[in-house]
Amino acid sequence: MNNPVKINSREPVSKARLRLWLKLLKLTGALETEVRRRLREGHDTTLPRFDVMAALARHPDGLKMSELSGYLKVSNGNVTGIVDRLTDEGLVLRVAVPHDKRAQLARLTAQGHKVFEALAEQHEQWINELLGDLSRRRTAELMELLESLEPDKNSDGEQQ
Amino acid sequence: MNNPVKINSREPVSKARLRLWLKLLKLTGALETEVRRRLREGHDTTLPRFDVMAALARHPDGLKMSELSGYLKVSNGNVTGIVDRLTDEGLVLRVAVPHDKRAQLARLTAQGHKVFEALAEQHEQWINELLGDLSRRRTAELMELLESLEPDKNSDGEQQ
DNA sequence: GCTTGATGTTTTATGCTTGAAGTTTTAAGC
DNA sequence: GCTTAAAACTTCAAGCATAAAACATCAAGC
Repeated sequence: MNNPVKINSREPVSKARLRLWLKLLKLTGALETEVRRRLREGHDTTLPRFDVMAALARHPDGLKMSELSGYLKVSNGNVTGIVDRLTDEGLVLRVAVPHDKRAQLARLTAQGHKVFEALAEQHEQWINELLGDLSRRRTAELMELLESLEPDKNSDGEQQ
Repeated sequence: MNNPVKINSREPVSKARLRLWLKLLKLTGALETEVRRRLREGHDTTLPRFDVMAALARHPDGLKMSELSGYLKVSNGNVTGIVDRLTDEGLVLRVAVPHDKRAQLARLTAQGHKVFEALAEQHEQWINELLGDLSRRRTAELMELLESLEPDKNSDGEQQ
């Protein structure tokens, strides 16, 4: 089966790339909005909270606030606020670091772990449902195309 | 040239889709962050402002606030705030609608048009640069894959 | 003319996000 | 020991985003 992809050579490639970018934004935005809606309506939480919990779940001994903001690629002050709210809800705990009074570890509580496990399970199901039209082959093809234009290949960003 | 895409059949397809989703989020987010940075540092503006101006540029006679929020798929109250700020900057104007005292049209001012034209030109160049690794063929392939999983094909959302 | 429901917009409360400014603590150089 | 710079974190101001409530206007039906 060879590639029946339509190519309009009259159009400048820059226009094609722009259209692709807008499509990418639109699609990703729509899916993200739907995930946010389900988190809010079904679990009374948000995507940023989920992202923080996911990072902490991967590091049972806890993460320094700065490590957390590094992994999630958001500002320090941002993490402060989200961890504040998760702490109020009893899902996260701040722990002192032995020989450095400046730093603190954020760690999931037992309840936090339990809540996150359920959330992560749901999340995977949602994505599987929302991307359900993609066959295994097309998933792999898309993955390969996306990898080919990753800007910083050597970043050690962690997610979920 | 047939497809040398690696497929791991041992892995459940739901996991592959989840990895794809995370990759998609990461890539789109990184590009978007870069565009926001350039808008801020180079032109002292933001992506939401740009989006509103782009919609208005396509409709020289103006758009009702509710039409604007419909096109951009953001809430009504959100548009109110962004148009407020654009109005303060002299880029947008609110105009009364003849036979409906409830509604208002948002319209670009002459300066708004001028500013947007320059911005749009820059924007296309940025995208062309950031997606520069994609050949015409791969751009078309990616476009086709993304189109195949669009959730709502019959939406009349307009962009840029 | 009045009511009633729909429509168009703004306001409000809350949360996420950033960059910049501020505080405390640590570590290095002297 | 002191100074100074860096590091870790929080606070702040501003903007963006939502949902929900409030307000004004319109259009139909009576």
